[in-house]
Amino acid sequence: MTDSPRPTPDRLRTLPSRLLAQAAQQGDRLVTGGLAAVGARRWHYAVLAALQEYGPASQAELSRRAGVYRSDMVAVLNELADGGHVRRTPDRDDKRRNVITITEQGRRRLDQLDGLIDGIQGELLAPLSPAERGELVRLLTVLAAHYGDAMPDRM
Amino acid sequence: MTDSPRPTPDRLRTLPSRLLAQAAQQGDRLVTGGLAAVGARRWHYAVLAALQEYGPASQAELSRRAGVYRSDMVAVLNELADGGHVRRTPDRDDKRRNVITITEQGRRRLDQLDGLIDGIQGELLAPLSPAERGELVRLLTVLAAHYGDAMPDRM
DNA sequence: CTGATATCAGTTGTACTGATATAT
DNA sequence: CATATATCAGTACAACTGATATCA
Repeated sequence: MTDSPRPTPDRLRTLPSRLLAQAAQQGDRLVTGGLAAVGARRWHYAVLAALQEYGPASQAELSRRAGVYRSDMVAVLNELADGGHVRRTPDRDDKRRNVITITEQGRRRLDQLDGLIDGIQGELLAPLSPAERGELVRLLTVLAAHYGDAMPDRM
Repeated sequence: MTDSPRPTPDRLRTLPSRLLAQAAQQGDRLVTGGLAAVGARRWHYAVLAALQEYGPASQAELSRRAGVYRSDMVAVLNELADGGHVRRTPDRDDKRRNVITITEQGRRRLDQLDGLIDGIQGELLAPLSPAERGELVRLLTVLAAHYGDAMPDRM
């Protein structure tokens, strides 16, 4: 009686955490590759999009919006500033802060990246019908909302 | 007319590749943490499961089954062999190969990890109904099958 | 010869930690 | 004092590359 019924023979191929990892990895490959082709990286897009959608912000605030660590944000903003996509100006009201603003050039860059990223999502989800894509996004959104509480602080 | 209609305001929060990355990361966290608590790592589980499901194999064959690089497989098997979960024996018919066999102790280990991993999947998918979990797995499986062709060689 | 195998050494990228100076 | 900010230095780990010796 020490034998319990054998688990599904196909553990590995049906394991949700593994399937998620596989799909996410493929997404990363496509996105990273596509962005690299135009000299951008993932966080560049995330930061530009966060800036455009919610307006100027301090670096710490941006970290929270985009999900980047404060420590890593520095390098990302250096690169974006070097490219002229973003401006760093000291905050007069709180002298600890820099206020990050997207530039006109940054907006054009974001438009370019938007198109690129959108095409890549289509490639990533190619075998799914529009309804299935919607359902997948819905399910993943439910999960994301649930993790929200348990996620790290991006300290 | 250079202005195209602004894309969804909520790009970042609805971007499939990002949602996948988030969910996969949470899965990794849970799985890695759970396995670490009993002194195991992700590849240990994958390799033991692959061995039990498809029988003994060479290291290269195992790499393909489990999705580990040949170069990284060496260390994984060293650890599994040190723990007595796996046996490495030279193949008489093809002297390049080692034949990897799961031991009785390895089977017990796999049983333990199976229970652990199963519990973690439940935690990972907690907010989804059984039907939704099934649908998510189905969609991800379609994606995985589609990537199959384009995936790296695990050289 | 080509090709596969096991192994080792090493790079890259990203998540993540820790500390510091400065300001609130 | 405790807390938040920007910055820098550095760790841990996984994915990935390249080379080598051995053998089919």
